[in-house]
Amino acid sequence: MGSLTTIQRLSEFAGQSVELQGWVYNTRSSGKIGFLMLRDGTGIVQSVISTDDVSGELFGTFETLTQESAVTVRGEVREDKRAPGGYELLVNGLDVHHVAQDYPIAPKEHGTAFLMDHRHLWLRSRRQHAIMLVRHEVIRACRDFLDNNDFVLVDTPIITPNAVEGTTTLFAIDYFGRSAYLTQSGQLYNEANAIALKKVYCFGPTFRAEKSKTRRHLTEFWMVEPEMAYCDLDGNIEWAEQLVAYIVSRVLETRMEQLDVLERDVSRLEVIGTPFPRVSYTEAVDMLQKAGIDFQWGGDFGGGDETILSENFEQPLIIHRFPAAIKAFYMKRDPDDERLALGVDILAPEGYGEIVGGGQREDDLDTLTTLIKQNDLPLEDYQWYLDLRRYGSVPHSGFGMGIERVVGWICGVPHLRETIPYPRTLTRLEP
RNA sequence: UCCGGCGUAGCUCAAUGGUAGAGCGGGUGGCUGUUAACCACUAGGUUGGGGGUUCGAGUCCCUCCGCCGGAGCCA
Repeated sequence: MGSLTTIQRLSEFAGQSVELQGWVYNTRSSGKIGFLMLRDGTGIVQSVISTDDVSGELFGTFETLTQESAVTVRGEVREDKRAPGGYELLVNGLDVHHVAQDYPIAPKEHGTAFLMDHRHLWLRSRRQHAIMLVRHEVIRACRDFLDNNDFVLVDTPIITPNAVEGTTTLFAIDYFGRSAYLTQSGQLYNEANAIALKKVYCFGPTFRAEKSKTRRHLTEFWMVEPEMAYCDLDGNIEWAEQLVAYIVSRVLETRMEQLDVLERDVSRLEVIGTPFPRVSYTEAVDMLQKAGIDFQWGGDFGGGDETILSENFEQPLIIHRFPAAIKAFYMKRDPDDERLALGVDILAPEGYGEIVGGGQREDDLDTLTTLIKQNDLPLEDYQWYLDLRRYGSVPHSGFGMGIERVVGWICGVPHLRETIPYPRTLTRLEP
């Protein structure tokens, strides 16, 4: 009998007998010759069943197969131009483990609502399979980049006692009779961890109870958040752009096949490299006004504004030094202009929006105490956070990068819900 | 929360206010190289719910529900 292998390794077995374990993606038949598109989770291969080569009994078995039935197939691997992918399997053995009844997703176009209701099955499709592989590579690239640069993974809690920036966008939970929230960022803990371990990152799910109903929003999404002690805004920006560039190069290196399935224009990714263009918030406002947009200094950019700004560049666009009033209280003021905060956003090209947000943190005890009071936040809840400014305070910076937005940009998919296995949105909790 | 769009067979969609249809999927049969194969036959409907106008409503009006994506907010 042939070696047990997977479809992704099939080209190594040309001319040899192999055994594949998988599911029926589709079948076609001309009466005396049958084509079984076999899916095994690693790829899809055309398997040919000809009555010239196999018994009538085996052909009869083939004819009972339905979409997504579970089968083990044995046969000889052959290079053939007529086969999608260039290789096919000449079948001489077929075991049926389970015959699927009325698989809901037909080989045709479906609406997104229907597909999302069947997300647990939709993931088997070629396109979703490709997106999940790119997502895996993006996550692996994040970890490799940070690990190889001496960052330490230090997990931050998902259940938190207090609101970082108010409670309106937080999911409240009952914690044995006390109120608690699902985290919207690991950042405050990250700051403590950075003072303890120099360069750290956390990587986990994040929750936002925003009533956003757009293609760019999920209520549960994954974020990687590096934080560095002894690091200013410029150092922070360099880490962020290097991380983004590394992720793109890794996906291009390892997932060309999947980008091809997604029909992604990879030339838009191949040009990505550091340094990324940098503009200040004030310069960005000028750019918008010159483009004829009625935008006043001091406002925050909307989705449309971001698209207009990023369309001027083929690289991700770094925007830095925002009005302090529109940024979080913990952001350090610009010593050269007190109206500004040392924050940074990175906008992905092609209108995919903000993929990175971060900045240098306020490290002065008195200033931070004042800011907490000015924002009407409960000072007592922030005592541990203020301790970081009492004991060995140093300049430190960090940023968060949204995994789904990066995956969406790299894959070229218009909607974030396809970039996470089981999306949670304002109206979707199942499956 | 506001604005706009949509809701017809399992799915994707048709149907001037006048007999509710097609393709895919399912079933049956045919076909020896198919590429979401093809051909023939076949089963499958409370047109999202309720109310109204009309001789007559899938179609027009009101209302409720659900979904979609845009604003706000954000990664």
